[in-house]
Amino acid sequence: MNIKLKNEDEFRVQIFKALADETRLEIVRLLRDSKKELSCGEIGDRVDMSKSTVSYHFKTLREAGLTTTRKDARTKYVQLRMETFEHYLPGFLDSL
Amino acid sequence: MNIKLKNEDEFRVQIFKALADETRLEIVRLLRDSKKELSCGEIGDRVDMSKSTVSYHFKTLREAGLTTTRKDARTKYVQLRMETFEHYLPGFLDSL
DNA sequence: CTCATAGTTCGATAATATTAAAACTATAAA
DNA sequence: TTTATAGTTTTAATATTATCGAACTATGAG
Repeated sequence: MNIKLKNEDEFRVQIFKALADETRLEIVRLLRDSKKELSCGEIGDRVDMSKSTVSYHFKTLREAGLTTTRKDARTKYVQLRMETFEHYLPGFLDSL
Repeated sequence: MNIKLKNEDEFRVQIFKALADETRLEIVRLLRDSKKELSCGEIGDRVDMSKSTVSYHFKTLREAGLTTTRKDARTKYVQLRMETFEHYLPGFLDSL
């Protein structure tokens, strides 16, 4: 079945692709600036796009390891995954 | 004529797109590790692709502001543009 | 049970990115 | 002057990405 394990550069490529979009940069900035975790809806309200598109952006960030998600009843809360930023992009969040 | 000036995030997107490719990450690593500047040919030898494709990757990096180029006779020398890395991705080169 | 809310998935489409071959430009060497 | 070298541009094929609407899942409220 040829299980392919990713090398570090494949992770880097996925991370950079995830960050190579203005909407997703804005989402990252909102999360960085928020003291608490934010719901998908709260973020979606600040990003003028269809909810399916916003959901797609969340998935892209999550699959790149840049965010984590917690579900509480109907609401999903998103927050940044700091280990990933620190490991692959140290200093970036401060410069954003 | 509607001259559009880029905001910072547009630059960031262009930079992240430029880095979101394994071949270009490898080029950046070669340049970082080299004490001297490298010619396009020297880099091309280490990257198994057609010369037109390699040239396209150089252009992508250059247009994102990640490299500069100097021409000497027939040869073009490439080197990293450290200001860009320091401004938009401080700490990244060390982590690569 | 029915309805509303929060979010995801699917299918289609348009825009962008990657790749290579072929033709091209500029320069050096014979 | 002819030929070889270093690199770019053009063209075309293919693959990937961003977007939206519609249908879907899960949960809470009345």
